[in-house]
Amino acid sequence: MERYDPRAIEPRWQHVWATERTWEVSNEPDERPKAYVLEMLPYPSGEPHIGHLKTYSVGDAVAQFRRRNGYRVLHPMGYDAFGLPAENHAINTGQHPRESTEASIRQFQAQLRRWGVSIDWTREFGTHQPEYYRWTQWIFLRLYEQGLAYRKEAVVKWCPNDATVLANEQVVDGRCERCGAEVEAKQLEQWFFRITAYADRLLDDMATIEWPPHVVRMQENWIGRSEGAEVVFRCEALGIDYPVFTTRPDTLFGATFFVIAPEHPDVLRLSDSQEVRDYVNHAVTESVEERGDEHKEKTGVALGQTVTNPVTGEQIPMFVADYVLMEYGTGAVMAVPAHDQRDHEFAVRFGLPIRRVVEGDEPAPEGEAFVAHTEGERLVDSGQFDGLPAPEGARAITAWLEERGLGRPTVNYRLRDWLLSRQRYWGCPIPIVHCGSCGLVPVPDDQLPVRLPDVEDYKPKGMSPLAAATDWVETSCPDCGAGARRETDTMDTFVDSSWYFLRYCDARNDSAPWDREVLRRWMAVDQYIGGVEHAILHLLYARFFVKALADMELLDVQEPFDRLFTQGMITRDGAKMSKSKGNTVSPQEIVERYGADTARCYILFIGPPEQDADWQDEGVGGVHRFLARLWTAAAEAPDSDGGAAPAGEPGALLRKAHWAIDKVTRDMQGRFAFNTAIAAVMELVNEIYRERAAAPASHVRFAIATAASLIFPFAPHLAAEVYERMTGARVWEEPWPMADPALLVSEEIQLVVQVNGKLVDRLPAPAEASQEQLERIARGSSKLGARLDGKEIVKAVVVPGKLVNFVVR
RNA sequence: GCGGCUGUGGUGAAAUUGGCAUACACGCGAGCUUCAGGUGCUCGUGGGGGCAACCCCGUGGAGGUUCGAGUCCUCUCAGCCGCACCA
Repeated sequence: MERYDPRAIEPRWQHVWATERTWEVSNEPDERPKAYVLEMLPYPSGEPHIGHLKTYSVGDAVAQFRRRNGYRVLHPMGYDAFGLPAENHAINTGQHPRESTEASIRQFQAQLRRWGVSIDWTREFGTHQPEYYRWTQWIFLRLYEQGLAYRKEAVVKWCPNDATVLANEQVVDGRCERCGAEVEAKQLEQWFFRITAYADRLLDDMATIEWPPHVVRMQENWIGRSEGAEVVFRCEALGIDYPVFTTRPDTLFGATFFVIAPEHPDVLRLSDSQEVRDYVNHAVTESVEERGDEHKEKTGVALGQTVTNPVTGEQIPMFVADYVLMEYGTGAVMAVPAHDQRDHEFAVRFGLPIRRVVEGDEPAPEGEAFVAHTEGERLVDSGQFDGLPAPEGARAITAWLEERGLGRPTVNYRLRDWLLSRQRYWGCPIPIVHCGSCGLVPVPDDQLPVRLPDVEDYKPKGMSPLAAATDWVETSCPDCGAGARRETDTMDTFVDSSWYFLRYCDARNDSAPWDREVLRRWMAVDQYIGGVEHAILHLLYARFFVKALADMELLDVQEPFDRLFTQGMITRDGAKMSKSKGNTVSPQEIVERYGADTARCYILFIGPPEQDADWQDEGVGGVHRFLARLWTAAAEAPDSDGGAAPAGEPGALLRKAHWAIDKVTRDMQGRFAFNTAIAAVMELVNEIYRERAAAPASHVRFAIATAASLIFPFAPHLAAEVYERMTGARVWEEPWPMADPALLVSEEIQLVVQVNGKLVDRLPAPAEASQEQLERIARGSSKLGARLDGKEIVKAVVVPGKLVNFVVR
């Protein structure tokens, strides 16, 4: 007796798909609608892990379902190949990052093929290949021309362990996202992308895309738009105007002091006392984590200067304090202790006046800061503005200031410009030359790519290891020809991944990053799939790139990813899998033991794919058993009794098959309910086993073929095998099956009889019965009498086709 | 503190629009098959009570709306995630 043997079946079909290039699509348009299905590209390090298996199982199910529903599907693959782990590995072993990265890429290629993922391999690339990063550099230069890439000196986040600067997005709780080291603040000249110029559009255009609400919220929070006013406070003694940002211009009459950040360039001009110097030195060397602690007591030092409150004309004292951040607003704040918790704490500590200027219907608790807008708040002690409701007061005061040139309405963002330069080796070189006379000079397009040179020593020494590649660094200025030096910083790897989905569309173009017409045919990505950990970094950066490139008329979409699906993590024993915990599951091992079809089905069957799911070894066996049962049913199927179509009276088996078609189709359209879709096919297979002895051969064969057809997006190899045995046809060339509506409804229903909403009885009834008929049938229930217990039926609620509920008193 | 998500059997989880709570699977139990031993097939399996037919209880908790609530509303508890001295 033959047995289900994935080790024989899977390679056979993989071979067919590879030699026939089944999943390749051309860029020529045809009559079919397009669907661009994309999973986030993997970072190649070691072997693929279980999270990759989940991503590609989800993505492939979507891609295959779309194909069989008549779409021309673009489903490509590539590798996010630059990055720190490969470089750190090189520091430890001396192995060139290219070698370890490419070794890992080979593992990914082998596994993805072994999993039977339907990829168009003709479009594959790694972001570390000069043929790719040439265009990363090209895009950088376009952004530079637009003023969207610029260099400036700023206080930046520095990871002492990785010896490089980090983007704000890469600092988590004051620590380096990658290595966990405490981040330091450093004053350095660095490269930035002006993502802040797109803050409003990044915010507004989220209305045009279908993303999970929590990801939208995360981006909104990250961009952090707040509306308010800029108000100018003048320091008469020095003759300097200090603008501040406030969201509460209505509280301006309550501003009783003024605070600037320790990093503010004017601090020492305002006061160079030893006390101030000491305070500033301490504040700037303090770790980001320490300083950010909200429970920390407020500290600060008086500067001995005053500024003028523009509405009261009052001189209010100036302080330097570390609760004011240089990065936000103007690095200075007007302090309103009656209406801001932080200012309140500071005022109490330093004995400063607290003046309430907004009052609500309810009196504020004595001595407490009074922060939030509440119902019925009105301005008090605010001169001509007394009695105005707070929001109106804010507008009126802002208008008053604007007339006198002392302020204006303005908007502030939490979002900072994207710091993209890294003092590391394994990244895309920044195509800029530093010339003594011409300054920053872009490398001309026809000299791209600026190739990453080989170096001896990968160890970072506070500057990029590239600086040691003297032959490479020393060059001539493209403008004046004089001796010049290359930029030695490389780009953040998030730059590489901010446009890769565009390159897939036209991956072999060697005269441009893409052809605009070709891009128009494929973009935007219809379904993007990946982990929620990229909710702000990658997904925000990619949106910014697309908008900037669209503004340069290089492409025709405003958003890269129309629909986003974020999958949950696979955990084990309730914890994230990690080598140190020793709770990892290797997809290779599972595939080896049970086959790719089982591995893919199990990972989708375990639960809703958007949720975290806990891996249970026992569960895999159940899914394997199910696939083996389907295979065995096919092996033992009765010979065809002639016609391809099922003949004779439709019985339970045929009805079940059509029910399964309907159920699986609904579970996969719009939603990603793969777990219940697979359960439906399991039910069909169970029905096949119950009915196969009694049902006509054509019904049995149809049911088996249908089960294979429906399981195809999840278990393509087994599906191809079984479908071919049953029909002689190739399942992937078949359209998605359609349920026969006539077989979805039965003539008889189980009528539910309730008393006061509680189940009493189930009775057979004709599906088409009228309300009156149903009520009559229900009243005939033998179990009703006991429940009535002498009480009276006041009312009967009849839901046709479902139930009768008697209301009894 | 702000925002979001999740609470259903021993376990992972189902439940179109408010209409039979627990589909499917794991685990467990019973039977058949004696096949080799990670087997196959069938049946049972929310809790409590009863010899039984049957009865009572049951979706984190407390209220509410409704003929009827896992589902809607209010409050509340627990766990997880994101943001946070952002003016």
